[in-house]
Amino acid sequence: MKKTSRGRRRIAMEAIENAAARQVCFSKRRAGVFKKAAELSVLCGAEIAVLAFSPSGKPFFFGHPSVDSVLAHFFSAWPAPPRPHHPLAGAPVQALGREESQLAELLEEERRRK
Amino acid sequence: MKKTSRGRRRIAMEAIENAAARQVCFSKRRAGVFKKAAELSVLCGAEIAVLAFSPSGKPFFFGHPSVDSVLAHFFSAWPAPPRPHHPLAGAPVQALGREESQLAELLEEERRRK
DNA sequence: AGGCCTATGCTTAGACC
DNA sequence: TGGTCTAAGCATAGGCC
Repeated sequence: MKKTSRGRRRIAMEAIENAAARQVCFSKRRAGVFKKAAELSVLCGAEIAVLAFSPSGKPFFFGHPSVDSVLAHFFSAWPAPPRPHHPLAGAPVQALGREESQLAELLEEERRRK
Repeated sequence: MKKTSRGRRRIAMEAIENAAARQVCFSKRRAGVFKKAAELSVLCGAEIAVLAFSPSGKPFFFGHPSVDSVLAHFFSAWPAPPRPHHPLAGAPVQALGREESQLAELLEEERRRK
């Protein structure tokens, strides 16, 4: 049978010009980064959050125990002036742009899972 | 000469009990995750932020173009009620706990580098 | 955008400094 | 906590679905 792949090839660590290739690379590597972050949290019980925007502007995130809690920990440093515990809490989805409402939905899903 | 290492061994994907080993694992893997995140931003020009707390509570972070900008993008979804552009901006370091002041210093350093 | 597959480059457990 | 070194486990470029 025909050899269909030459296997992994080394690529230069510079911006990928081709938009399609860049998007594919983002998808694969984003998955890799998120997996590594998840493993880190499991193995070491560490709090970690990853927020990323794809080249096309689509938001992705990961958080352990949750994005919310990590950001809260991050912000807890500041003596809270009167503001919601978390800027995302209770925000009206209809007030957001398309990209943002997706994010809000995803965050909602994450909350429900807990 | 004596063989001093048996090389990499597979480990179970579960919490590491030994505190010392857990800390070492965190250090190595944190570096790995941050490197991957950096590569992702370079290759795909993607915005990405990683916030992590070591088992000992020490904060680490990475952001491209900066932690600030990614969080700003993340929060830009919310029609800003009267609050600072970024919760971290201008916070008095002396008001923070030890861990938090370290974080503030590091964020300051990051700002200066730009 | 995410899956599958292969060949191969990269990451990292373990031991020591 | 962060380097160094070795050997072996794992991630991923490229091609196709």
